[in-house]
Amino acid sequence: MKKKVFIDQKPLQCPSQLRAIHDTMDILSGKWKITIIGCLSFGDKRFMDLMREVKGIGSKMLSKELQELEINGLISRTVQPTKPVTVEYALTTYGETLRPILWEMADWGQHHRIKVKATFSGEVGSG
Amino acid sequence: MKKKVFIDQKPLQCPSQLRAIHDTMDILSGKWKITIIGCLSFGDKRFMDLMREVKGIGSKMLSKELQELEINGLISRTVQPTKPVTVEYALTTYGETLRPILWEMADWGQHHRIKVKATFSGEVGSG
DNA sequence: GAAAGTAGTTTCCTTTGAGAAACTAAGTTG
DNA sequence: CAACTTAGTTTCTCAAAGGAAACTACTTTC
Repeated sequence: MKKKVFIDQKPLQCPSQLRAIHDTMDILSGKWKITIIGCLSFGDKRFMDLMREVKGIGSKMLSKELQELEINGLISRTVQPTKPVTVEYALTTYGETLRPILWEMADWGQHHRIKVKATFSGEVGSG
Repeated sequence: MKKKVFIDQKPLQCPSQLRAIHDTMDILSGKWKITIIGCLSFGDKRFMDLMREVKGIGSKMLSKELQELEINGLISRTVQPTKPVTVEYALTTYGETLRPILWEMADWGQHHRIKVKATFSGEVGSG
């Protein structure tokens, strides 16, 4: 019986690798995290800026997602001594280390969308 | 005001890129999908093999996760004409295209774990 | 002192995800 | 025909995720 080894690399499932993938997934999971990171990759933003730019989010979820991103060191939260106080959120250098993952996912997702479209238009009542 | 541009690359948030990332996340989300993919990257498996190897999963979730992976073309399901019938699940060539993403995530997650450990042991009661 | 803007928090509610256990269905062995 | 195996499905239940709206707290403007 042949062994599938993910092309020419070692398979996953060494438990530490799977655990690491799950850690990463947990950090990026949540309905708005990716969008917020994308939004902050454009430039620093205040709470109300994010409320306006992240379409559909409510203040509770924005607050919660920002807290989780900050806890994981992906974004920074800086209270500005303006009047009234404003809070500036920014992607940290550490947050930027997610870039390779995000680009791989964007790439795969784009190909997948094309593939799904092709699959559905290619099926001519065969199933 | 300086613009954060994710090091030297264009920022994300072109809506199509964010959508693509979310598509990918959706496909990989679910408590057991990563583990199942990892398990199948070792070699083809039958339903009961997966039940035994994926510690803690129940038949309902295994069945559901396998269906979703199959719908997205990541795994194949083959009924073998044995007696009693057995069903063999295998990672498809398309499923293997996830490899770059999974390795990036494993890599990042491993570094993150190290970083978190360093952060906690390095904080000497500084608040 | 009422209205408006900043940055959230709290409460209440609905939806979704997940698990345990029982059950279906088909074939095999004794 | 009872017990066992494979491959699931169904039901019931609980926990977590998420959303709408109201509310807090502080400050400025009118």
